[in-house]
Amino acid sequence: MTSIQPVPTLNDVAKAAGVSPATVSRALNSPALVSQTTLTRVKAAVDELGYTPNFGARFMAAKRTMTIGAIIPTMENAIFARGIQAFQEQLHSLGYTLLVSSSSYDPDIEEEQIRTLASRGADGILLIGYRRDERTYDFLRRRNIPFLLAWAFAANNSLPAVGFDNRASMYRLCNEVLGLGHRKFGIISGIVDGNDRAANRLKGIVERLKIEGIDLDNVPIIETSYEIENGARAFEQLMEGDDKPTVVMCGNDVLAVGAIQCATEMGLSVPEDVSVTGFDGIEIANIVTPKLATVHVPHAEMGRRAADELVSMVEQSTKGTSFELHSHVRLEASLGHPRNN
Amino acid sequence: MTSIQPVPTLNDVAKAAGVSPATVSRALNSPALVSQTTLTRVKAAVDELGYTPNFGARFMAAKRTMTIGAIIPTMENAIFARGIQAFQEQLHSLGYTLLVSSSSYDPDIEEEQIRTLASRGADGILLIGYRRDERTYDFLRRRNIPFLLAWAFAANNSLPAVGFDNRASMYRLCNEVLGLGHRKFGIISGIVDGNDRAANRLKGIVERLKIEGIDLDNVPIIETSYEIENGARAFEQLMEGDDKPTVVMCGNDVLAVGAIQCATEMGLSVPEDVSVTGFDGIEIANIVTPKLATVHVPHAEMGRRAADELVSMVEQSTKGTSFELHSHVRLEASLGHPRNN
DNA sequence: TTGTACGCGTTATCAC
DNA sequence: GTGATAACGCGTACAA
Repeated sequence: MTSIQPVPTLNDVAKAAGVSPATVSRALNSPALVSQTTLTRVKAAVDELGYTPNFGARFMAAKRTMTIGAIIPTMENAIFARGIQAFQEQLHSLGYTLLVSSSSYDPDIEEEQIRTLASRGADGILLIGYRRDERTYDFLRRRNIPFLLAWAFAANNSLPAVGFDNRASMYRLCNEVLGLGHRKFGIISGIVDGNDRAANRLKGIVERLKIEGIDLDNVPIIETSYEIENGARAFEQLMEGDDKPTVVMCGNDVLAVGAIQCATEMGLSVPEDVSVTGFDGIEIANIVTPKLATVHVPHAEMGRRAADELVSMVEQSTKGTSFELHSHVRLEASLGHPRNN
Repeated sequence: MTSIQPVPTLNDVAKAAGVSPATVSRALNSPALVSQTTLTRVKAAVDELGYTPNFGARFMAAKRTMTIGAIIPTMENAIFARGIQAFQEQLHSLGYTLLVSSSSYDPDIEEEQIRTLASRGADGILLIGYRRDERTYDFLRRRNIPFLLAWAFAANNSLPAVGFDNRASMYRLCNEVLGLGHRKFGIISGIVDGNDRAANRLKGIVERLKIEGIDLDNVPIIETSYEIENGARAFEQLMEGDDKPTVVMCGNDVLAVGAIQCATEMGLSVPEDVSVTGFDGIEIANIVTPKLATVHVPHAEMGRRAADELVSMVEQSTKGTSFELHSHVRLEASLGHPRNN
């Protein structure tokens, strides 16, 4: 029969198995140090009682939690979904548990969540992008909590990161756009403030346009947060004036899909009347009609590598090695030649 | 200057503030019981040292964690994203932290994760759907951990749930399809085993067709997991035979989008050659061309209500009240009359 | 309003 | 191979 006690402890298991608590602990954590017979008896008692180790107590005694934390800007759209899923699966296979939370792109919330994860004894933390208050990094260093950045990579920055070069990627895409003959640009960027990925993507375009000698004062740039509806509204605004762009480059796929939808509603055809480009290579890029020309990012690989690297930082106490993944410009039907008019 | 000690404790704060540890604890947890002057001194010391309460210790002493756990089948596609995001935001505003993990639709992994959450002292747990081993429910009850089910609602089941009636919703959609004159059906269902939502959606169609007197032996049903690519392959298979369906009803939007894409590739036009329907009302339903006829589910509201209900179960120690949300059939261009041939 | 002292469940360091 | 025992950091009676 089951005992009356609702939550069995190590002690209860010990009594049931007729051994000392220490032995139970060993049987669970280093089975090699325990004889076969006691091992089976302990296991039986554990099952019998439905024992689960108390995490808080374990944390206090052992200082390790086998937990990795991750803070992403949002769970709602798909930008981070695939990467985080891969991250979590890889962690799982390494014996770690993932705690995810989302900051809604708010630095203050992010910092609060970092503290929460620290309190909970996260052995390591994954963060998105570089830009955040130095104080936040200081906190992590003081606490000796290994952290790894993802979704970005900057060769000139020494913080450990697994990601891709947002600026260079967008630069390459812009190259293709120019190659098709476009000279009248419209840009829909994500909010740049506090978001180095968005900032660098924008920079990639701007730099390339400068080199081309295009007057940036005549290039309308709208900043808005990553929602389909916002992409649509921004697109509408861009197409209002007299001197309409022949191509609208967007900071990510979500904005671009909004732009394409708006174009359709306005009776404009893509790419005949106007070309649209995105960034990320998430699923909707393939679903929208026409298919979206975008920069494809190896999300799953990034998640897996991040897991491997972060765990090795935790286990070997190493400083962490940065790793650059390569993005890939994907030309699709949403990008065509400008109409000669 | 900062102290040498890497991780400050309550004791350190107490010393810095010149008070006892108990007073610091009170200042943090029930400020009302502490004088203004000491309160400010304690706060100053906390900031100075960058103190964060040790979660494990707090858990052991207080038995509460202000943490809610949620286990969802997958993070990768958008089915759960919006609901969970709303759930988490609502929890946050109630002062709780959310721990999410995904089970990859595997009951064993789910059970393991429930135990993990229990170990970590989750005050309450959110699970998706009804169907799981009774042993799992026993475990939760023995541990006195309040749990709430979501994404499903069955009037005849006493487990607390916040969701919608998957069977009835699909039944209503099927009604509309029949009303347009369709009599040749193809069905692409999610994996039914261990997934009551998928099973009930299928049941909704089957029941309605039976009433209509349609011979179910002639209705091809393909079961496959929720991925776009799988929807496409299943669709291809359905359209292979001589006696092609005039409508393909899918177990969710992801499968349906795959079906539509496949139709396009096969040179079939939707809905002229074949109609397609989905379920969930996630974003891609609006992005695909033609727009997907589907059952729209109030995900955000479900998430918010689930948070409210679960927290009240935790705080008032109530049994939990079930709540049915209403889904809404949305007719869109992917569903039309069957071609008379 | 504040301080003292105990216990929460586990791991790790010793002995045996 | 196994058993005592001392931490770990916090909340909370209880006392002052």
